[in-house]
Amino acid sequence: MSSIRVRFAPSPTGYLHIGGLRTALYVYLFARKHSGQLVLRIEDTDRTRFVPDAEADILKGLKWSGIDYDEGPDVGGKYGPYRQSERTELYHKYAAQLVENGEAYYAFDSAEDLERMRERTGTGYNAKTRASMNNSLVLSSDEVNRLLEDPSVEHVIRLKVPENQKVTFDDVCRGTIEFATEEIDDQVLIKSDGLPTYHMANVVDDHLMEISHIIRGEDWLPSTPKHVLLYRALGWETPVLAHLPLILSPTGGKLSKRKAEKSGIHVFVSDYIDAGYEPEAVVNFLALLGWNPGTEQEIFTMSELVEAFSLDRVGTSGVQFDKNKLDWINEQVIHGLQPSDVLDRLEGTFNVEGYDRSYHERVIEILLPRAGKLMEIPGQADYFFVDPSDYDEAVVAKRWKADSAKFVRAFSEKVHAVDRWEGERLHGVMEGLTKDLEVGFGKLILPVRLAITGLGSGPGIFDVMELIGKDTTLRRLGNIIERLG
RNA sequence: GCCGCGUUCGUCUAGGGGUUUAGGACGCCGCCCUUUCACGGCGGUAACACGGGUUCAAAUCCCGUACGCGGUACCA
Repeated sequence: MSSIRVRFAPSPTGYLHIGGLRTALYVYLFARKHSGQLVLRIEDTDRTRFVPDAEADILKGLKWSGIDYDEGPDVGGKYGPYRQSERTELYHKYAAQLVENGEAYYAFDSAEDLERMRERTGTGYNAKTRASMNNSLVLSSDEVNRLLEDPSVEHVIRLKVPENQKVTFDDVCRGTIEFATEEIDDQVLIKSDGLPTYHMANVVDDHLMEISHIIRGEDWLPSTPKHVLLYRALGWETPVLAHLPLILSPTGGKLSKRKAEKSGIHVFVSDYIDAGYEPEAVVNFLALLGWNPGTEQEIFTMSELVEAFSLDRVGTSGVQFDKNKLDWINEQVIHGLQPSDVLDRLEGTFNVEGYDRSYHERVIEILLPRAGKLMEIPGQADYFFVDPSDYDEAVVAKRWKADSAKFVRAFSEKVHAVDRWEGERLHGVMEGLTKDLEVGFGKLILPVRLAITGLGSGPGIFDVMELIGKDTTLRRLGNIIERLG
């Protein structure tokens, strides 16, 4: 295999699923690791389940995640078009070739015919049953031609699956897998609406697009023998196969929308965007969900992932989605960010008039270590910009004692005399005061925190006072004495 | 039902015949730090599904059972 070409081939029957993104990521990592090409192919052959804005959502999700591709519907490429709905002639050409060679045949059975046959035989459309059906294997060629030309009669093209054979293939993640052809039905290749099924389209496109490795979810494993048979019938080489373990819901089973939501998990990538996760965190989490580097590293940049990735360290068993771990990774990621970067990521959501960029960055620096998601920061930053309009009642009840006003006043007086306005010095001032007054630190710091922020907990209060400045600090200390006495 | 795939702490996993009193991470619990809440640091809890083989030796190899997951469409 000289050049590596892989594809991510989502179907626009729904928005980009978190499991789909994981597949895309692994495909991407594999491509970049081996300096290969990544193709995005839209598999829109199901008209009935088509969702109009799904493709845009898929593109958006990939872009957000930092997964870029070399060829695709929006970037072009010499193997296009990259939407299967635009490639219909191709599938017809090869389907006709298969019919010509006796590897496939026309079938005219109605949905009711099929249902009756299944009830009667308890089996599918296969070597045992095809002789009893309406198809070009049993009908005369005159009759077949007549039916094909009759616009009131619908037809499909089916693969003629050989009898009593073993289909064997190697999977990079699982080794050799064998199926008996008796287990495989005569798969429809071209549907009565003229569009190909997944099986046909995927084989034709992977071959024409010179895909070297098929990396996809384990749910495709059972239909892989059909594809192998198709490659064989068309005289083409089968790409290398790798089936990824499925992502399971914490309650078991495929991570469906229903189950996921019950467990407080999002299924769509757009939900993760909306929930305020950083793309690096989602990517990092997904990378570790079914793959491991073989080292103890947990936090990776995308390029570190590319460097470390290999298909043979991908697991084989289904993996449960663990929201705790995602949250932890998101925390690790954001705690490593520079304040100016954070401000950029917060875009327009954190921009208080009258305060410059560096002031905002200082606020972020103070708040960031205690944030789980960046979007929490603006909502926690009020007291950096305006005096508290009221004081947390529970904290007042618990912490504001009869002597609190006295201590705040004492602190206020000492602070008044400070000219080099630094958090360290303010801390020193308070320490000195606790000694003079012979009281515990808590007697002073809690009421002061309440005065400055209106809250009972938060970041280091001396850092806050340093940033908001002397005037504001003194004003707030005065305010609380006035209001709570 | 049938076919396929899988099975190490609650979860993600390391390990692939002797290096293992089975290692790491998340979570949980405790301690320290901070006289706040977090962050951080330290420590603890907790697993080889079961039964047979093979072997001097099995979490590791083989078979069976159980359980889980997937597939069984003119859906992908």
